[in-house]
Amino acid sequence: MPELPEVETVRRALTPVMTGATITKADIRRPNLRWDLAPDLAARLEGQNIVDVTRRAKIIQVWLAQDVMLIHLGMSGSIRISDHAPNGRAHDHIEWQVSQEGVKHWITFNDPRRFGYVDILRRADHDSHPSLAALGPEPLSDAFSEAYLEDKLQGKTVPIKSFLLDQRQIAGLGNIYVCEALFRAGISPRRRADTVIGKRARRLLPSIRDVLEAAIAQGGTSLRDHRQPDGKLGYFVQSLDVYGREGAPCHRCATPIKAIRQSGRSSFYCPLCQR
DNA sequence: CTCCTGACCTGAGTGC
DNA sequence: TGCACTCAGGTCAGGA
Repeated sequence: MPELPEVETVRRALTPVMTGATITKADIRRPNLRWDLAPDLAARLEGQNIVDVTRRAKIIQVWLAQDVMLIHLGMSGSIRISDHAPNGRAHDHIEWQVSQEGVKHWITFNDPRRFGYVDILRRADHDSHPSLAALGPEPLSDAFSEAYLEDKLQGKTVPIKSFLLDQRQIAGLGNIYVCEALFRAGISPRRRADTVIGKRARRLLPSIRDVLEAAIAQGGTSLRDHRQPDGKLGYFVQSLDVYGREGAPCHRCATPIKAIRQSGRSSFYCPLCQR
């Protein structure tokens, strides 16, 4: 579910509530999500002060004095912030209680499909964590440059769609925003990555940045599960050009949007605008 | 190495 | 209503 813009939306909502607060309680309601949870997760969290809340790719990082907690929302994960003890809903797997200057908040991790995970590790081990070590650059950072992209595209025979989904190349894109970025860049998802050169390559990078920034500004895209932590929808769904629009007219040329399957995932594109 | 498929899970939607 | 089937914002192990 949540790609970079949705996760960033969650991070921005968590920051004022968590940063500087103390975790007064961590209620772990099942032993595993995607993987087994650390058996000492609650013990390592309770009583700790939260120093910072950051994001890397689709992962939220909650920094404590000695440890860092990683939260990945998988396909169907979401986080709610409440100013009173919430009524438990189905699939509320973890609930944190935080307190700051006497003000309490309850933060709930809900994930029906349990493809998400929560992990805790020593800060010193952060960079070598399996889900972080191999990640490519953040698309909104300077590390993601034309030179970088050109270099990585070289020799890649996979479709550009698969290349952009590969978190080792660029971190944080998922199915929606890859489709949308390729539409904005006028590149067919079927095109071999190593043939994205020249004009196409130069359009790709700003297309990725623009679509991510626009989506963050709208609170992400709510299709099924995604909600902002205050329960509001993400409104970027109204700005989608191709994702989920099979048969509907292209916003640029009115040709019906086409849907195909590539390595098990749906791709949506305009067969006329995207070559 | 690179690339592709299937598996992990639940719930919503569709068609009979 | 019920049932069978398909599909879904992600990733990872295993095999070609």
